[in-house]
Amino acid sequence: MSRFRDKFDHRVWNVVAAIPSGQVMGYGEVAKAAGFPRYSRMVSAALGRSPEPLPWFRVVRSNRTLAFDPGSDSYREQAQLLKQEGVRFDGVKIIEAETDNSLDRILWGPQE
DNA sequence: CCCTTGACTATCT
DNA sequence: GAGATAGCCAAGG
Repeated sequence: MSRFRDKFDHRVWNVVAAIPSGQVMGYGEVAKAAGFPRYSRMVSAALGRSPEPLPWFRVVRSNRTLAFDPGSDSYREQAQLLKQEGVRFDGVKIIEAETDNSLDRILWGPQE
């Protein structure tokens, strides 16, 4: 058995389970919070191994886009679940805090 | 042991 | 801003 994977998995699950609704975390952020900096690529594997349902959809890329191929079922599922929690999108980009003060885009939608 | 594979990232062009 | 490139690192063949 893999001690490493067991510990890693559990820590990742704890972190992800603690992400508040309506918020998101990057793979790298989760890894770091779990105590494993540089293990961003392992996070996705850990999510897939979770025996319990996790808010996996709250984990996104560092650039705040979804990790799945746009157009895939998984992508649509994740986007839908997030929107359901009030997360807003600027195209494929997640708007979390109105970091970009483009109120225009929020009112008028993407690009126009 | 070598090679490939990722729900990844940071850094160039 | 889109690509390419190079790190990253456990797992599985």
